[in-house]
Amino acid sequence: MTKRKRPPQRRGEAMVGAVLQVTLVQLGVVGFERLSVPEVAALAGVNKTSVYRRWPTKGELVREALASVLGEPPDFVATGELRADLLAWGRGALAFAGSPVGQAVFRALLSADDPDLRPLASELTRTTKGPMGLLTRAVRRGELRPGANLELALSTIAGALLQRLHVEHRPADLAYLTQVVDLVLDGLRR
Amino acid sequence: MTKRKRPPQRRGEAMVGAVLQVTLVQLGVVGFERLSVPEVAALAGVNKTSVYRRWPTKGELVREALASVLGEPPDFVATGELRADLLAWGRGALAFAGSPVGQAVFRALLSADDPDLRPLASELTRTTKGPMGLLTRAVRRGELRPGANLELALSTIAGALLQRLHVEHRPADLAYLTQVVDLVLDGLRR
DNA sequence: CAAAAAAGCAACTTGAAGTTGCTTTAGGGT
DNA sequence: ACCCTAAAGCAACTTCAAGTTGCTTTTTTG
Repeated sequence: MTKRKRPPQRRGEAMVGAVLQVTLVQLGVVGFERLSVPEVAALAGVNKTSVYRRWPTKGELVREALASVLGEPPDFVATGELRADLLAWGRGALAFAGSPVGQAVFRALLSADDPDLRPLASELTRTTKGPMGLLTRAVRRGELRPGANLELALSTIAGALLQRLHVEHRPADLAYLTQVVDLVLDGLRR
Repeated sequence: MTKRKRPPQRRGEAMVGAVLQVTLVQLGVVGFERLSVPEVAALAGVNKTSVYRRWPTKGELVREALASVLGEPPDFVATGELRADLLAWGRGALAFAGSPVGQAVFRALLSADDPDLRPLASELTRTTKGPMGLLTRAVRRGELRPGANLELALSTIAGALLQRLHVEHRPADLAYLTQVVDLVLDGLRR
């Protein structure tokens, strides 16, 4: 017969990590507004008092959870062939968008109800603009004409995927990504 | 000295209209989750009891408010010149997206937290696909090649505007719309 | 092993949502 | 003009989740 009346406590970083992870999952499942701090605590196996002590408001908890995972823009290999590189980046972006964390980020930031989260939204935009380097290099190689609106092209690709996933609620697979990239690249080349 | 202790009541359709209108405004301002039925009632100058009697849940109130305004896809004139027609449609779509009602629709439907609202989301998609006729006619005229992926093109245009407005939080004016339409049209024409 | 820090716990406070029973008002029919 | 009924108002109440507090227990560390 074990003597422990309670399960062993998780403290410090262990407790913080558990809570932030549950927060991300919950963000993806129910979104920001419906996220309940007491429920997060329960799911993390932690007393709600401990959570409130560390993060006085829901906004701060969510901000830290999102910040812990943003700012690591998905890396991709640059082969030097523009179309292949864009597809590689797109695959990474889609994988991110489909992951629990990605769901959390998009659900939390799309409507951006909470002013607390605005700064993070721009972080997401920055990530979206990650492969800009690919395009500028393609211009330098002469693969694209100098006047091409690269920023517009990226926004358009990202937007098409967003539309597909979050408005039409249909899956965005590699075939779809390829169609989008080809459409935009063809447009970019006149 | 006026004898009226209370302002005159609004009944029936007048009351319903006032409440639905306030509901739309509030949807645009605070979104679905933060929308408060008692607050809507107060803003509409109506007792909350009356609101609850007519719409037992917030979901039903919002659904009726949105339904009262969706299903009227913004019309546009079709001149027969594809680019001009797409731009005309886009102007209408942007005007809609910028209006209080449009804000309401997007904020309520983008994340689509509430299962009650799912059916309306597809309504929005239908509206998005409104100008499909323009494209099919352009194909028939020979202005576009038969195999062109028209649905993809429309999704991409809509997505680019969505990305601009709701992720980047930057204004989408006529110049931007024109760039997007030209990019996609150029891509569609190979 | 003692002291301090961190987490647990239960009881409490608060505030918004929604409910109820009843009263008052609007407006059509006679 | 009056009455009768349906619709709206009103205030008091219930409920429930969020967040707070004071204190106890556990873990860490020096």
